[in-house]
Amino acid sequence: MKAKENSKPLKTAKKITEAPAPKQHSFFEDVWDVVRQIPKGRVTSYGAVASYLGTKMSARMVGWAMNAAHHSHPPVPAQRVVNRNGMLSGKHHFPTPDAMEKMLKKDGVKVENDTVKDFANLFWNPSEELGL
DNA sequence: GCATTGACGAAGG
DNA sequence: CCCTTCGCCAATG
Repeated sequence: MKAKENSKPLKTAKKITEAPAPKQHSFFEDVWDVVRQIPKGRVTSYGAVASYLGTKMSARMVGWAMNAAHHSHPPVPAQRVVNRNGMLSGKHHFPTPDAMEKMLKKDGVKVENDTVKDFANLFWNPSEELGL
C-alpha cells in the first residue's frame, strides 16, 4: 500500500543517505544485507554482490548503495567491498581516506597500495557461500 | 525534463 | 596489453 505521506509542498527535506528505502526489500537494503554477511577477514566485489542479487550488470548500484549504507543500521562493513580488481576504490568515500584500509587491516586483511593483498584468496563470493 | 556523474564491469579497438 | 566505449540504475545539476 502506498500511503501518500505528503501532499504538501515539502521542499525535499528528505535527503538520501539517510534511508532511501522507505520500504524494505529495496536493492540497497539487499546489498547491505549481503555485505553484512561478509565474514571478518574476507572481502568481496561489487559485481559479486550485484550478481548474487541477480543484477550483475548493475555493479555500480552496489556502490551507490554503499554510499547510503553509511547511515544504515546496523552498520554495513563497506570496507569489505572492493572492485573486481581488489582495489579500495571507495576509500575516498569514507570519513577518512585511510579508514577503509585501516578497518580491513583490523579484520586481518592485508592492504597494500590501496589494493587488497591476496585478494583472490580472501574473496568471498556470496553466490557460493550463501548458496547459489 | 534532459544531461552528467558515479564506490563497476565487461567488451571492443 | 592499454585505452575507450557501452550498459546498468539512480541521484544530482
